[in-house]
Amino acid sequence: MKRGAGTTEFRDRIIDAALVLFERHGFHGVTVNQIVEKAGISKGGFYHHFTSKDELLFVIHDIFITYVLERAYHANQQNRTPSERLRTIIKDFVSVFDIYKAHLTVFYQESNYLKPEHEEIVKKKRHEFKEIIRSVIQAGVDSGEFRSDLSVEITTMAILGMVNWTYKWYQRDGEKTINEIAEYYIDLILHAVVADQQTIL
Amino acid sequence: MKRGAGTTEFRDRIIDAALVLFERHGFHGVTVNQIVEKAGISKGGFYHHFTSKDELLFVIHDIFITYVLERAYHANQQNRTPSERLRTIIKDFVSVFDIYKAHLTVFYQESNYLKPEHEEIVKKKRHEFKEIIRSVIQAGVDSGEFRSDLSVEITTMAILGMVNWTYKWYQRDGEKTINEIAEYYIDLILHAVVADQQTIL
DNA sequence: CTCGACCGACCAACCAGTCGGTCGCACATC
DNA sequence: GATGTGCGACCGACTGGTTGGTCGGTCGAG
Repeated sequence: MKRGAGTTEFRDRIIDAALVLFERHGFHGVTVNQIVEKAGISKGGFYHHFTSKDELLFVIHDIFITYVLERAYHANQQNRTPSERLRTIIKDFVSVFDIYKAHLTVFYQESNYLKPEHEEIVKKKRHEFKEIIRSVIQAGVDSGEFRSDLSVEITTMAILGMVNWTYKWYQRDGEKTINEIAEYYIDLILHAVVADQQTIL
Repeated sequence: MKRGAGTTEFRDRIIDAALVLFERHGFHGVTVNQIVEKAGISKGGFYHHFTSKDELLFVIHDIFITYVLERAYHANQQNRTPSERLRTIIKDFVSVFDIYKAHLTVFYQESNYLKPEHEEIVKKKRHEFKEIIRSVIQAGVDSGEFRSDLSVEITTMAILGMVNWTYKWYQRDGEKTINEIAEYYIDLILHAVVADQQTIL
């Protein structure tokens, strides 16, 4: 118990320290020594748990995208109509911003510094996530629930952009809570996407 | 004539080379020597025209944001109704993606590596740009043309996010032209934002 | 006695920036 | 119009500081 817990704790200390620093200064703006100091450990300890600084970056990416993908996958299965599914997925994803703000920032800001072998893994999962949203839009168009003149591809990217961009300005102690923001997004998106008749009130 | 033109050409060669490299590898993934080599000049020449690598980063940022701000300012003056103004501003901004793709990528990807004194200048102009969009949304809500239950702040950020995110996936030789994408965005946004009655056809 | 978790002084590579210098053009002087 | 002179554009070998990563070693649990 102690050994296992101790080891995990150690790794987590490194990741937590790195997240705070990467979020503020970027991957290249932070040295291994700074991470190590902030985490209260030694350089040797760092390289005992990670083969390189690059691997640490990958681990941060992977934790985040794996978590998000998992949630989107489940959210997508819990509802029937495309509108409901879209609503749940977005609500769910946006709520991640509160806990994973730092992961997210690093994910969108530093992913082009991933080593090729790491990049590939991340890209794959990222693509899967996008496909989930895409399939919901497609389903909505097919069923006639969404406007028939939508470009599924562009609509997908528009939604993703709108939501993802939140990391650039959202602050936990800001005026709006993350749930309020999520509701606004859902409202905007459904207004934009649902076929004309009378849209949802 | 020759002297002036020659000098400008030299600086532009550096900027062009840097843009291509920064876009692909990021600011810290590119050395001054690589820039210099790609531009076909010497290191001395580089430092004759720029005081530092950081200044080059700033110049790239400033060229872009100054241009965009100028265009948005004019677009905002050419139309009467908020819908028309919003349409023109977005159309205009999105069209910038074709020519300024690299600037834009560097702008959104590397801006947190700007030195404080540079960052401040860029931030100011960036804020001005945002304010233009914000004021249009506000005007639309005030005039009753847009839905009264909109959060002006969140709507502004949602639009910005949707549009800005384009730099992550747009390719000049892709399926959709930048004008088609712009039209789709405008359509989605107006559907989301214009007060219910019968929205535009 | 063994082994794995962890340590920290050390190193080699790299990189932004420097500096002494060259070259040619514009202009002044006779 | 030949000669001298100042200057700005540009060059490239070199350097000082930094940084990711190493390696021989300590220590405590089993």
